[in-house]
Amino acid sequence: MVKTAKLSSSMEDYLEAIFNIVSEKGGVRAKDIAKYLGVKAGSVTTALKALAKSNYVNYQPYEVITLTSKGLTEAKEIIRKHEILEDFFVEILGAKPKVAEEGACKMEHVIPDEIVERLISFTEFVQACPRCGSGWIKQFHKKCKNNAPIDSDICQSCVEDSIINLKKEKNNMLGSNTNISLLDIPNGSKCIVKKIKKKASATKRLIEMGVSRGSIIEVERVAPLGDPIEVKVKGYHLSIRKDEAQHIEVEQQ
Amino acid sequence: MVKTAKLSSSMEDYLEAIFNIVSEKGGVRAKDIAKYLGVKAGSVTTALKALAKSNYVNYQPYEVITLTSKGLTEAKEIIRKHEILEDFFVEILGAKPKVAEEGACKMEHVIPDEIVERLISFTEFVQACPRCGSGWIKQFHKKCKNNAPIDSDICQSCVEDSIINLKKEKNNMLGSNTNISLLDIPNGSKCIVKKIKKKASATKRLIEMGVSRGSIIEVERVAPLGDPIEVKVKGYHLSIRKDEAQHIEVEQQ
DNA sequence: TAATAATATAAGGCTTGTCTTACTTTGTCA
DNA sequence: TGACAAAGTAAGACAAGCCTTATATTATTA
Repeated sequence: MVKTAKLSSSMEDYLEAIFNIVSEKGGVRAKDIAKYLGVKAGSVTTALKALAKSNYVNYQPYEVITLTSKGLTEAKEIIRKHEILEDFFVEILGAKPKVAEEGACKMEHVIPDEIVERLISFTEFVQACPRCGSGWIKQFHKKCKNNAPIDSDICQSCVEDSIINLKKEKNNMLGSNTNISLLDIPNGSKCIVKKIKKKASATKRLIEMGVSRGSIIEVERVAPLGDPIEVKVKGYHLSIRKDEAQHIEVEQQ
Repeated sequence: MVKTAKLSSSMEDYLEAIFNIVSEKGGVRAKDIAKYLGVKAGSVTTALKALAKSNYVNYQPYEVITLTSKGLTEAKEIIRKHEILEDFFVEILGAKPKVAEEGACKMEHVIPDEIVERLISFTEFVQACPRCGSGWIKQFHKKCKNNAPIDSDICQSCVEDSIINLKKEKNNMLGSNTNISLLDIPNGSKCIVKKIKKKASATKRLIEMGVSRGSIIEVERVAPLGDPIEVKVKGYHLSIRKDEAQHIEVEQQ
């Protein structure tokens, strides 16, 4: 019924700002948005009215400002793009955090969805493929730093490093390793999915998202009692219950 | 003296259009630009006047339209970004050509310079690092296509493929291979720089650009008598004289 | 030289995104 | 409670960017 034109970059920025401010302090006032984006209060009202018209925010004059479910979805999508770009720039390309942040801010508004998904997969692949291991990308960064060619020294260690990784992976494939689950992964670190054992609702959801052997899961926060745990996977932030996480067999990175 | 504000996306598109049309048919008319960009003739005149004012194009009413050297430099820079993005999307991420083209068109206007350079280096690294070889990226594409995990089969071949590459590279490092130069590379294919033997003017230029062992050179066109040859390196299109190309030792990919 | 094609110009419209100013509402505290 | 400060809003102005249309000018060529 309501045809929704694509949001302008600026409107996307407003949504992103609202989401981030709410995440941080539990609510937003127009003033906060103005400060966050570096604009005047009047501009915020205009933007909010526009966003309310297309049903992205709940906005009534002098009332509490919240995102609608449509707005929430959109905001998360934008932030996801931002994070994916920033991660790729920093972790894979080895760019300086500031440049990565600025670049992501601009590019998040124009990157096509298909490229986002590919970028995710690729980043995962680099981090999970046994041929790379952890040393490979470091070598690239080293090369960048020194503006160095891929010289004999580096390649020598490349050979050894890679062979070790590959042998390890070979053993893993034979199932000889001790099994650890997602529950064993400490806060803030990443792991690679080895097996999803039980088709419980959350794990089902994961499978539908394309999470499988080789996917990367980053544990973001473990609640006081260890339930639920919050993870980032494929660029999405998710909650997984303890009894479900137990059935996700992983390998720590 | 003349402070030049950053061009808008639209103006960059005009420059790009002019360059591409001139490349293709040796000259431009306002009409061609209008057709190329899908706008009306009036818009073109306005844009040309604006570009002439900032000294990007030579424009006099009813006269021949050309890029100034400033405009040429800028146009090449934009096209370089476009190509780099498109190449990365297609060759590394394995995106569909159409999506890659569209994405590059939008992103070329906002990607920071540092990210462009990193992307170039990374693409080269992937294509040159012996740990990857030619099979690695294919594996990623296969995974994407099947939406498959990195399963045992793939990993098995990964192991073998990688070890073969690494051994080959080891031999290369020992200098046991027969030497081939840039001249031996057929039109349209890529090679990896092994050594730049003589510091002639063109090779010097290459070295200043950061081309060294491990860099990728793509041979684009060989003139009838084999001189000069046109190559693409680090995203730049260059001409190299035959007697200079001879001193660039490479390995075919 | 008259018709036609190409180009140029002027005028104007639309959108986006911002700001300012004047005003309203709300919160606080004496 | 009432007055003052802080926060929020409405309305209008403004500028930039980019396009179109209608009309005028110039070039081309039959």
